Amino acid sequence: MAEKKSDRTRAAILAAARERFGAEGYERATIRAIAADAAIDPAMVMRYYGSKEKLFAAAAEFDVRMPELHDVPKERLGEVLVRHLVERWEEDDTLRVLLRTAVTNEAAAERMRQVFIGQLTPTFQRAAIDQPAVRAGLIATQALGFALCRYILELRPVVELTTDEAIAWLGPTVTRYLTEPSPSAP
Amino acid sequence: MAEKKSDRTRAAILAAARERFGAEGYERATIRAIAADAAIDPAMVMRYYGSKEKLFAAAAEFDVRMPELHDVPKERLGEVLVRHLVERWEEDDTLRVLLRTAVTNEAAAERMRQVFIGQLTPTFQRAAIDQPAVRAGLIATQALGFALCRYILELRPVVELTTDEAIAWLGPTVTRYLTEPSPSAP
DNA sequence: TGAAAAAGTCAACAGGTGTTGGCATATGCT
DNA sequence: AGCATATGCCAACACCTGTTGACTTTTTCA
Repeated sequence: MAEKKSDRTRAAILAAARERFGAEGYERATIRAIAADAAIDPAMVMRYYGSKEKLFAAAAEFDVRMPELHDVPKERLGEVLVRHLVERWEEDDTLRVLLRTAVTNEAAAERMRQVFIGQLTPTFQRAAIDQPAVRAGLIATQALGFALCRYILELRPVVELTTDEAIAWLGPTVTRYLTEPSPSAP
Repeated sequence: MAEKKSDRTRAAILAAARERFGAEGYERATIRAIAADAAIDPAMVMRYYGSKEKLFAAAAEFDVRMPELHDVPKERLGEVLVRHLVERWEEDDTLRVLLRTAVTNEAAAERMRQVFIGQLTPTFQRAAIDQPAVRAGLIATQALGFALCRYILELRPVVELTTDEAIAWLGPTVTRYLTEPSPSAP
């Protein structure tokens, strides 16, 4: 345990940063507020992370941890995917951080693209799904839209859906986006 | 023409405000920048609109102008609705303003709720569609998610869809959200 | 134990923000 | 033309932001 104390405050800063970025977005989340939450001096944030941008980069690291889809029967693809995404969304607030910041912050938007195009596309490709990029994009529209309405805008009817209801509604949509022949293809 | 000059600068301010709010979000869009775009003094913005908040309220006024759906055959509901929404989205940048700001600004979020729940629900009710609020919420997830990915995050595959392709993909989804019996109902 | 290094505190900076009041100019009416 | 009024500009305010450097305290380890 070479430098235990420092590790603990590093983690405290990161946790506070995620909380604030996720609740208020990039610009309204101030270093001073984050430092106050972590019960330390604002200068420490700079010492440990260099700048607000770098702190954000550290707080917004995310892996969607896509499951492999080879063995999933076609008609259950959507259900499996939606369940995975919703669970991922609820267990890791980093996605909420990204969603709240990506709208006004270019670095966050770029990371969002990495996750939803860069991580979904190869998984679909490996599952022998044609036009994987288009399908990743379509699924992103439904998945991000659901998260936006449920966690950020808090539209009443969307908030009140149970997880199972949400899966029952969105699953077939995602299945169709994965399996239906592209309308632009011959 | 009682006060023509003032009306023109009022309009110039509002146009510049919409531009900036839509491009940068609420906090990054500064009164100084808006004033510069409108080629006037920042103080004029205050004189005409009182405060940044009130200027925003004026710039974010929006009516989705829902068409009546009585006479639309069930299986074409989605196509009609998606086409209307996409067109509305492209002709009036106010929606982009709302989307960019609603994520960090409570007033904008409230207006978004008004539009997507408050304006869609009664239309569905008048068209004798059951559970109109839930269906409005579901359609909001798909519509807002599409706009988010296409206009804000600019996910490559989503940006590259033509309008017709987008309608072909999203139409059936929306139709299903409008016509399928609710999975929670008995 | 004692010195070197790490961890933390404090005050200040330079720049940007919304907002205000005083002053100049142009406009419109009689 | 002459004046009241609407319109516009300027400078300043109080505040908040990210960031920095000098300083003190604590920890580490030879």
